[in-house]
Amino acid sequence: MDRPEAYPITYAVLGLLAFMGPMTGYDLKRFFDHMLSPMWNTTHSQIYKELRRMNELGWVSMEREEQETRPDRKIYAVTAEGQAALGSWQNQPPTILQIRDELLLKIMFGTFATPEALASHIRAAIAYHEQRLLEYRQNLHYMPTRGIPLKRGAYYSNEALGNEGDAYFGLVGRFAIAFEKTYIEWLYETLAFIENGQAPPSS
Amino acid sequence: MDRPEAYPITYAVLGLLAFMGPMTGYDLKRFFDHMLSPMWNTTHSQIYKELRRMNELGWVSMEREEQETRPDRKIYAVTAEGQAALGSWQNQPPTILQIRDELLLKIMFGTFATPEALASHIRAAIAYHEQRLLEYRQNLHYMPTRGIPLKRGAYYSNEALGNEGDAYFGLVGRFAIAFEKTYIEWLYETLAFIENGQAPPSS
DNA sequence: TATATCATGTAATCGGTTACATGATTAA
DNA sequence: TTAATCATGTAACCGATTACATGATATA
Repeated sequence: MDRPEAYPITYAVLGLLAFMGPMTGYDLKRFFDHMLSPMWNTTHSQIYKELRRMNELGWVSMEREEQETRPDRKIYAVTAEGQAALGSWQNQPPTILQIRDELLLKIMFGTFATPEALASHIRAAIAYHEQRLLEYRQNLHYMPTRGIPLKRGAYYSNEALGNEGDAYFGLVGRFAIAFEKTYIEWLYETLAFIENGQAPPSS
Repeated sequence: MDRPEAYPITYAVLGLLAFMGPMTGYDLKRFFDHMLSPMWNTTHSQIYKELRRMNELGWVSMEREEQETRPDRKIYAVTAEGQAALGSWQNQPPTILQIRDELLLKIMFGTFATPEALASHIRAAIAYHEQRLLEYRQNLHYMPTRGIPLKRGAYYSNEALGNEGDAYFGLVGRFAIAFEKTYIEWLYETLAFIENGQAPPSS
């Protein structure tokens, strides 16, 4: 039993590179922050590691662009082997989702907390997720378009080529919105229960 | 900056031990599988690791129960220090949730997949999550009761002491159900889109 | 003056998973 | 006869996170 040569994060980087076109690790990190961060966040260290790994596997090629005052830009591009690997990954069944939410854990063992502490955590979570929901709703109107290269400072735009974005990104965006709505609704219910002892309605 | 001496998984084990009363690592694993698995799943190796760590920290005590044909049962109990650590953890703000779902990733980069492969993954996910939803709905009627010791073979029951279970477990159970419903609904929508090219209604 | 941007990496650590290891009893 | 249950662990690996490291330019 050999260990797999790549993992979800590998394919996330590969997929983004294939989707948006050649770019540097630094650019990839920006895309992750603005497009994938809620679904599959990562750090620049990991991106550089994955790029090196994929370069060794022959899944991406690298072209060095020399700069004087800054480190050289290393522009990565997906090779034919990389495209094949991406397609092969798409045929494998995904591993199942594991939610690991520390807030849920704290509420589960709420017997060992003060109601004030719990309420405070929940209020912070509401503020955070309301913000997230807002961002996702705005993002729906600015879907990335395939193969449009990055302009400096711009993350993605829908100003080019038919203006339609990508249907799959839209689907995932819809999931993100639906999830945040459900989560927020539950947070409010839970807060009401903790503050007023109000029993939630039976589902 | 010292690293923290414990992590969510540590407190999950500690909380369960405090909630249900003294038991072995083996018992804890059973509880995880039946009560926490969707929220914070783990393996027996990790539970044994956490128990040893907490024992060194003085958060749990251990009593050995000798057996002849099997390894001795090591029964762990939460100490006063452990209770204090649990309370202190409850006062710290939780880290924010990170969803990492490989299926979402595959759909996001669905341009590089065949519709057949995507549809197949989604159908499998629907089957899985429908099953989960069913289990959560059944579990709502069999909430664990604090401090009731385990009978062999039985995971938990609500047959004792007022029959009311624990309100916090009920809240988390409600979240699990709400999440599964939202996820399943989105899966059906996404499947319809992929199979028929049918556009999802705007939210 | 201080922070953010651009642009690359390395080092260290730890949680989480998988595989390895043992061995008797009981139920299908 | 085969699998599940009971009951404990160790070993190895890797993804993910945090911290360390450099250094110029442009903006607030």
